[in-house]
Amino acid sequence: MKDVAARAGVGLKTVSRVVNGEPGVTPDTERKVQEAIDALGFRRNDSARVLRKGRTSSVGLVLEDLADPFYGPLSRAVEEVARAHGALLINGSSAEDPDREQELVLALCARRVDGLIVIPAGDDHRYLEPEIKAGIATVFVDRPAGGISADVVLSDSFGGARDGVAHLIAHGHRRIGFIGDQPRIHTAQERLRGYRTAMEDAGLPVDERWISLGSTEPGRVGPVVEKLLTGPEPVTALFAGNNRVTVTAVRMLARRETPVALVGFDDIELADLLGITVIAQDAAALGRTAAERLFRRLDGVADEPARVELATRLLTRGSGEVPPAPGTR
Amino acid sequence: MKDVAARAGVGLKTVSRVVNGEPGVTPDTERKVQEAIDALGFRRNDSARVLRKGRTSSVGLVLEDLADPFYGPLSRAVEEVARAHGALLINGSSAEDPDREQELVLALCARRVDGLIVIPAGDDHRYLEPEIKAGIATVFVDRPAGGISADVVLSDSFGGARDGVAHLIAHGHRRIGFIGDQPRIHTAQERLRGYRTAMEDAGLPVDERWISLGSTEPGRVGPVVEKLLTGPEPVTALFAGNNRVTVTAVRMLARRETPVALVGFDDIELADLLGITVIAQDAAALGRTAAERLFRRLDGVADEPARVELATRLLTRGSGEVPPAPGTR
DNA sequence: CTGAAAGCGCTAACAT
DNA sequence: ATGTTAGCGCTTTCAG
Repeated sequence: MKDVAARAGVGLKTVSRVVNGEPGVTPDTERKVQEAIDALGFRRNDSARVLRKGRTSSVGLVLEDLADPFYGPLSRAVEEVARAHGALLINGSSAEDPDREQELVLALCARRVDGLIVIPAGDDHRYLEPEIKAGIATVFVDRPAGGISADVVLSDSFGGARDGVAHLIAHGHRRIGFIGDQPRIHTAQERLRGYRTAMEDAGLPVDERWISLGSTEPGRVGPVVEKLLTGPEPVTALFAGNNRVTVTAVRMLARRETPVALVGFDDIELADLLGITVIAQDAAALGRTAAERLFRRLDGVADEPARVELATRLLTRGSGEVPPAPGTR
Repeated sequence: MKDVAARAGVGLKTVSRVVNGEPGVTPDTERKVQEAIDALGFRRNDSARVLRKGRTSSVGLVLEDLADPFYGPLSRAVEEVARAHGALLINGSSAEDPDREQELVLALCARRVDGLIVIPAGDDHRYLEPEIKAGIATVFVDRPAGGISADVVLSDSFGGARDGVAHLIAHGHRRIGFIGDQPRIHTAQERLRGYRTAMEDAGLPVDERWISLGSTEPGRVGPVVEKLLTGPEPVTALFAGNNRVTVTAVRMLARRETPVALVGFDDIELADLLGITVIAQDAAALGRTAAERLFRRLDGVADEPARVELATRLLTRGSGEVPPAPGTR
């Protein structure tokens, strides 16, 4: 910038004015400066600007895995809101590892992102307290924060799962399996609670062997499905706790001759063609809502941290409307 | 940092040394400094560090749409490589708009990202020349750069499409439709070239009405599929130029009674269950390869810009092995 | 082993 | 309308 000023024969501040489109420069001077800028290929260094202004115009998004089809749309929705506010988005994947989540979050704080959207992997976020106090607005999505009070935007996991299981019950099922994510994950707990509530509301007993929480790897889920469907009293329907579980369940069920009903949490591309009934949550809406809350905070709105819960939708496509196979009831 | 130094009763530089784990500090002094850091909740401000060091330890990735299942894994792969090199990843979606691509790229350059990975939306990247000259390493992925010489990592679109179409021909098809992306997109051109080559190699004539390039919106692709399959001489097979086209084609074909063969470019989740034959490209490998090239450059390797082409794989699952319906041949 | 001074490139505040 | 000065928070350099 100094070079530009020298070349244009003007003061430093005048260049700054031109670069930032500030008023108070004669068209003639502006032209001279512009020429110097072009000749030198000058481009403002935002690092210096950030240091001076104290704002980076960037927000961080820490999620579990950007390769998961659930998070792509979420991230994109956040990006769109950020863009509307002139901010860039720094993404990071925690790989469901609490330590990595913390490492990422703190790295983003060191960069002084203006705000942070976090899909928690861990359940203790007290490490964020000083950062939030220092002015980094933070919104949690998909799962609540642990140990601190902060904005959080969730899908109604409990209600969605309850409705999905009630749907299976309405189609005549009494023995329903539940396969969910790691028990430490909040949504897994909530969905299981929805399952139990639906069963209880219908006056049905729950055999604990029908319930399995853990990794969503096909290597774990596959054998679980197998086990639930064999033995003297197999389940006649399955509730899959998330998209990855659903995919594995569909693969397993496709190989069997006896039809087994299935409802999955999360929608999946092409699920309509495969006739998979799901509880759909709107990942983009989740991201958009969280981002809007974040920027409201950045704009200085300082009300109490709120908990927003987005409704889910039951999409009936066939797999959830299969009645129990004759003789298994 | 000044505050920490004051509180610990040491010099500024000593604090800096402790924060950065540099040698030359007595354990005792280090402890004092550490205490002050904890007490004050100090966190190094990377903005200032960046300004001084001239390196941001961040790379930018400009792609088309993070919500597209093809780009999620690509972005994640880039992130992993970046992480291994201690860098953060700033993502941006161009929405297939050349102006927005440029805007994003320049914004990232102003932030002084160390490097840039770009999936081009436009076909003229001369605007990047001064930036590259100024030291911002750049690698193009998925499509080549226009007007400048730079590293580029591609999938073998031509070969993949040629093999896919040859596969349909091998199963007896002579009238094959091709539905692709916008003609200005390089991969669309290459895949069409593959189609033409396969037809020519088999000595088959190509009716230009079998070919349709344009938006991949279902609203455009749907009617095109419909049109190709009606009339006196309908095509008996379709080659879909990318994942979105394939999805729409599958939806359309599911409604028909006469079987139509289909091979799609790009793999799709659950395509195995639906029996969709595809030419699969490895999005993660694309991202990883590009990122590795980028960091090699950042490490100072300065060889000639190279063009890397990754092989595709034909995954036969049923839809591509359907023979022409009797009487249509 | 430790610290003081200079300066990265920009902008805010205050002259002129 | 334009220029000057100070300083954002850190690292580099060089001196103790």
